[in-house]
Amino acid sequence: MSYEDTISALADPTRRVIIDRLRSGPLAVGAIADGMPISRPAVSQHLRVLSDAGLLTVTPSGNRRLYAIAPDGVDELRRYLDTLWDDALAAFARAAEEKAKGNPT
Amino acid sequence: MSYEDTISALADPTRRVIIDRLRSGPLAVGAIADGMPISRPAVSQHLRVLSDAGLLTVTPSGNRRLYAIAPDGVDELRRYLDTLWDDALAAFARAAEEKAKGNPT
DNA sequence: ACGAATCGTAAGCAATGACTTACGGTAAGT
DNA sequence: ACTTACCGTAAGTCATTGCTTACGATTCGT
Repeated sequence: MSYEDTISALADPTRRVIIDRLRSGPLAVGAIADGMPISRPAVSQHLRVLSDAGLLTVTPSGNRRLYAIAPDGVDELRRYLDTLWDDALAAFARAAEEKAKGNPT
Repeated sequence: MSYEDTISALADPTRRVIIDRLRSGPLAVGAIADGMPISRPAVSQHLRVLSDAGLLTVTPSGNRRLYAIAPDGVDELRRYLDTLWDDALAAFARAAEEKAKGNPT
């Protein structure tokens, strides 16, 4: 639910592939696992991690379960990176100023 | 150098603490490790990972080495999340439309 | 009602990674 | 010159985690 879980969930390459497959829309587990070099249960475990991190939503549809990307989960990590970005730029500008003051050509 | 390295570098909690300590400006290794529950060599190893991922820059200053956040590295991951965010929103809207069409109250 | 399909979970195993201690190398202080 | 301070690297250990196989539960088709 927090951005920490989100980023650690996205750290795994296989899970990023899963996310990529869901970019165009919701898919069932079988469709996600199809063509992947790992077993279907392994995909299920990854889907579990992604869901727990708030990156995916599940909607049971009869026999199958459709997974879809949850925009809210992505946004949480996005906001963290924005604050990091702002601080990094400010620190960078400050350091450049310090250097210009201490070493005026 | 790619966003994959960036995200896997940020996945570790200790490395995020290091990043947080550098938000206000560059620091030497000793200053970063000070007060941390792990040894200084462990911090050095984390700094190495963060540098390789393009998240930190190093500037040797006499006896010490100053580490600072590299805005470019943060931006790379930010852009990835932006595209993911866009696709997620589009897929979400499309799914909502499908549902409205298939199930008109 | 019965068999097939879809999916989650449990247990066990191998690989990755984070930490410690020990060491070497360079710069600063006296 | 010699000692001290600062830092990176190497080797080894232990926990984490991603994978497979096996199994059980629910739903669809006939």
